[in-house]
Amino acid sequence: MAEYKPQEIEAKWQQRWAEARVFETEADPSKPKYYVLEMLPYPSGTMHMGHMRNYAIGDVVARVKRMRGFNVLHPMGWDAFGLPAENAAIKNNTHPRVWTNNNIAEFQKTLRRFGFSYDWRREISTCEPEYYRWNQWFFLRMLEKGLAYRKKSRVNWCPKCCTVLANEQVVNGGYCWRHEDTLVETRELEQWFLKTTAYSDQLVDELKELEGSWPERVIAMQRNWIGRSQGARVKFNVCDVAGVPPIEIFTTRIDTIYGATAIILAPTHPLVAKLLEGSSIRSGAEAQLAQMRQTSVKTEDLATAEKVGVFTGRHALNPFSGERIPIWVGNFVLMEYGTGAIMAVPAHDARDFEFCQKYHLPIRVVVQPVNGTPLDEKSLKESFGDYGVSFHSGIFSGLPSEEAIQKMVAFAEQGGFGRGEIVFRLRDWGISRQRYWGTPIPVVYCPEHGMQPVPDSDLPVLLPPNPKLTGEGESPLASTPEFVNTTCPKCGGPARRETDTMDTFVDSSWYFYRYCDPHNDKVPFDRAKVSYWFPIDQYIGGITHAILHLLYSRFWCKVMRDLGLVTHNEPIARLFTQGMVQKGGVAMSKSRGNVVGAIEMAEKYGADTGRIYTLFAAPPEKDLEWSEESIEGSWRFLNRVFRLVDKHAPAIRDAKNWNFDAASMNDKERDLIRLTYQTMLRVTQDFEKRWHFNSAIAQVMELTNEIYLAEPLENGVRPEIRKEVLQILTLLLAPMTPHIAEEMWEMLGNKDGLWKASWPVLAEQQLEMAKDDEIDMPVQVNGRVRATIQVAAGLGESEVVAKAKADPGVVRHIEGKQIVKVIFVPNKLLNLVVK
RNA sequence: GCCCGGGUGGCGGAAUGGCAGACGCUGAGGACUUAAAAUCCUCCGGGGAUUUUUCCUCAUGUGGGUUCGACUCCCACCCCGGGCACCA
Repeated sequence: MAEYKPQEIEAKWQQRWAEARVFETEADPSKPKYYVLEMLPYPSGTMHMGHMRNYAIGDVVARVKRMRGFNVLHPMGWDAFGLPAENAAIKNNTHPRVWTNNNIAEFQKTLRRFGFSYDWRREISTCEPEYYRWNQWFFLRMLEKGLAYRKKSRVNWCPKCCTVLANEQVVNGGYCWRHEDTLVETRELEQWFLKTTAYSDQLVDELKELEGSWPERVIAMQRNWIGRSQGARVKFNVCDVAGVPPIEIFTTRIDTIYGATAIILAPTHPLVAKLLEGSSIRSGAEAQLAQMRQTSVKTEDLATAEKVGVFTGRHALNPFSGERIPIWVGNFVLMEYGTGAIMAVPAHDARDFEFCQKYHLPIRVVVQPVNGTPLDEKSLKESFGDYGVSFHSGIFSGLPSEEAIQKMVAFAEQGGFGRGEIVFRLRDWGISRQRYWGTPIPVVYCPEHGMQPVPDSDLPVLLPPNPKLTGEGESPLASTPEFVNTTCPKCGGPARRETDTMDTFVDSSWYFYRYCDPHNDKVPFDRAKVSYWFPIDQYIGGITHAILHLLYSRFWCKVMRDLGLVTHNEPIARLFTQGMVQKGGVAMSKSRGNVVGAIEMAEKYGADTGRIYTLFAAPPEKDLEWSEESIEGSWRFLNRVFRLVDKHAPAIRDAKNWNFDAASMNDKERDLIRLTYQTMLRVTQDFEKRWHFNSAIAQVMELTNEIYLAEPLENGVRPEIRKEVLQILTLLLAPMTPHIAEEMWEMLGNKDGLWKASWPVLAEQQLEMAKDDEIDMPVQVNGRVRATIQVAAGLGESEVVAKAKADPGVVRHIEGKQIVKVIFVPNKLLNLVVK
């Protein structure tokens, strides 16, 4: 009698897999491919069961696909740049590389301990020059195409540290993380941007390719984020002052323009100063304006902040009505969206309503609801924002809103004072970080020739090995002279390097291409290899990355396509977002102190138990509450299966593989084989169609329970049939608990490793016998189950009805009544409708 | 405010419009054992009737609807979780 010793078994098989290079793959156009990928981890601290669940799901998919004959690419790597490493280095006075590499070693050890089927030869770490040089290479290509540019932009600034802070370093609603008494300020700095907005339309339109294979809500979040809206620009001429150009406003509701009772500009709108020149109320207004511009860093506050406005003393002319309306400045108008100026239509916009009420501006109804009582501007309690019928709108009165919009846009275009326009919420991607631990941006500044790109031949621009990391003052690279001082690629004269580094989302926007060709030192990747493996067949990760990571990855793909590097529009064919692992109702995290360490679990129960538990405890898309009691159940189950195989192995090890023969089976054998085949079919469905790993496991548990109840099997079940049953059971478990499965496979007498085995399939005859030949059919009377009768499979309606009518449980409910209808679902159910 | 999810026993959860609660956890009882652990077996939503067997009835957030039949589909509402948000 052997005992289940996961520590020994798992080490043994991991070594065999490594020796046989089971998980190493190469592009091979003669084989069908499958690229399954889990989002690459940021290596911080230790790996917990929340991480593990993600990889367990991916590994089941990878192993099932391998067993089904696919050439599977399943790689792993490290998102190794980033702020935490730099912070840790400042705190502990070490180098970010040391901290990062220690964590990587820890993470890698953990993943290996769990036996995930990665091709480790393809491992990449984004902080290595072999990787980040290609970030720089792509940046230069984008610079050439005008997709990378510099502009002034706001950053968080701590006046005590004298340095730029990331959003996550701004704490407690606007204070510095290191000086909790110091309010963070905003400063304008020149920053690098990538022109994501050049692809706004494609990023929305090509979401269509993902419908049905990405979670609906992720698509919705992306669509929302890009925020395309159809509207119009309209020019309002300014009265009373010479030399002020017309004010352009943006609106999605041009049909409400007759109800505009003011123009409102963003506080930072460039025309504000000109309007105030010589205005009678200039001095008072300017103080208020200065305060408005000093907006809080926190955008959450904005939504709830009270609306504040200042009248400029000027007026503009409504090009539709010719009416003179006042020009205001309002704190709720954003310079970054549309044209930075709006028309206020209080009757039909909630924000305008609030503003105009406060400042006693007139309210005018110009759209009436289609049904219901007409609106009256004197008694209006809230704005009416829906479409309806135009009202008091000159020649457009009486038109439905949709039609009014069309006609009024056309009218504005003819008159030369407006045009239809689409605007996006999406902004360009700011990639500048005033940090050390990131990819240096490869440009230099020459006093003679200005900004110059670093030539490809000089890549990579390496990070200096020994920066001064203090968290204060200038950015680390700027205070490292040996890095900053360089020569101009054009004239050879002295020049300064750019000292910003790139956002780490750059690293993760294209890493999955590099996996296809991780060691190429000529180009980012070989096109043929990528065109074999791409698109990613299945990407698995947390919902937290639903917007930015995936949006930037999609953007990057489109840029690469336009550079001629790839031919597809979308990099990720299918996306799956798994739920979080929680403890005490909240996600596991080091800061909350509720992590369950993955290595600890592997030491206590073994990797297989840890894997199967995270798969069993909840469906993969849902959050999972960790329970130390429940994992014991998974441990018991694996022991139960192991004992079963161990008990029978000696007697069946040398039995021949069974040649299916329906006729020779006795009842006990038939029941056992049938249940085995049925289980197999259900598990296959759960894996392939539904991703219900929890119910797949439940099926296998049920089969195991039934085998136990049929013990002793040796009474009446031939060795070859016992072998068939136990082998299928083993194969079904293999993708989820690969180590114990290999061990049992060997115990059952197989010379070749299970890794060479295929997923079981049934021949026609076997499928036929897997069907039940006798069915427990529920019989309903008026939709309520009153009896269950045993009928032969395929029995016809009249025979079943006859049998049902003879059942005492049915008789009781139909006696003295008339059967008015019979619902018969063959092999399923009978329902008698009586009166 | 808008957009997604979700609401089923003591708990995690299962159920293509067809026997609600599979499977697991917890709990109870029994077997084995000197004993314990481990293991194996049985029971385990509420109420009622019945000595037993068994039968009836209520029950999937609430209220309606469609249907022979609804956890499942439709309408309205309540609660919980998440995302977005002065985006004109």
